[in-house]
Amino acid sequence: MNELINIFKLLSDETRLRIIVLLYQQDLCVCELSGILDVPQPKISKNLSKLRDMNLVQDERKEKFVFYTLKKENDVLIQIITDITKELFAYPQLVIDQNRLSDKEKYLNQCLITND
Amino acid sequence: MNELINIFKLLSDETRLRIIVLLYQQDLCVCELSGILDVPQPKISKNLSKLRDMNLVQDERKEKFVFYTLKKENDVLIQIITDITKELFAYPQLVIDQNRLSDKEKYLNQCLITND
DNA sequence: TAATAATATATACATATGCACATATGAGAA
DNA sequence: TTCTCATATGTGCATATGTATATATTATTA
Repeated sequence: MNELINIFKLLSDETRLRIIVLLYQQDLCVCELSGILDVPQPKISKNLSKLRDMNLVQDERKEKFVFYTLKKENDVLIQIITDITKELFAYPQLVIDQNRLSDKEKYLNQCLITND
Repeated sequence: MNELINIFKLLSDETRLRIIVLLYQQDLCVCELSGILDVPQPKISKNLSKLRDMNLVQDERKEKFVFYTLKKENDVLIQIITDITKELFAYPQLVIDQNRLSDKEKYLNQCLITND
């Protein structure tokens, strides 16, 4: 029951919900997530670490970047995200994120550029 | 999106989740909910009023008692509760509540008796 | 080995949330 | 109208949560 409560708690935060909806579709690194969602990197990192603590995502370094994968083992979570994805059109912010996901390379580049 | 976030917030509280799972099955009054869940009446009332504010339940007085009905209009909420109900066995506390629901008359009586 | 870029963590602050307890309200019965 | 019971609300408190900023860590590259 606590697990269930905790899942709802993590879905109660807009940033985390947006992250999960994106990771449901593909693996992404911190930098890409920060760019796509237009959310500061520390905020992304902190939320990802919460998700990691709850064993809902896995991280894997690929050279400079750390990519996060949504684990598919949690049936309730996956079911909920599937339902949301089906009605994505009902959530304008998620539609925007979706569109920006298509341009993820752009945001990866941006991430590199901004550090000049 | 905020609506979605708010639904998750309300599901993040154990008492509210337990209330909703019961109301999903049948209308109940405050007194019955308090007895079945073994939770103090003010706590039940307060949570029900939150649900009412969010337009997720309706209340109707029948003589002394105020009965609450879960509104079925919110697709996401109903979908989630349906999923949970399907896997009820995975959540011992919900199974206990379920069993006590069968004896709801007992708790309604208790409620009356305790006021002697 | 030093520098850099990506990511993680620490801190301080404001706000939200849940809880217990006391008390108020309001409808029905006497 | 008065009493009683069911329900609702208010208050104070402790804790949790989110945010922004600064700083630390780690791996790669020069």
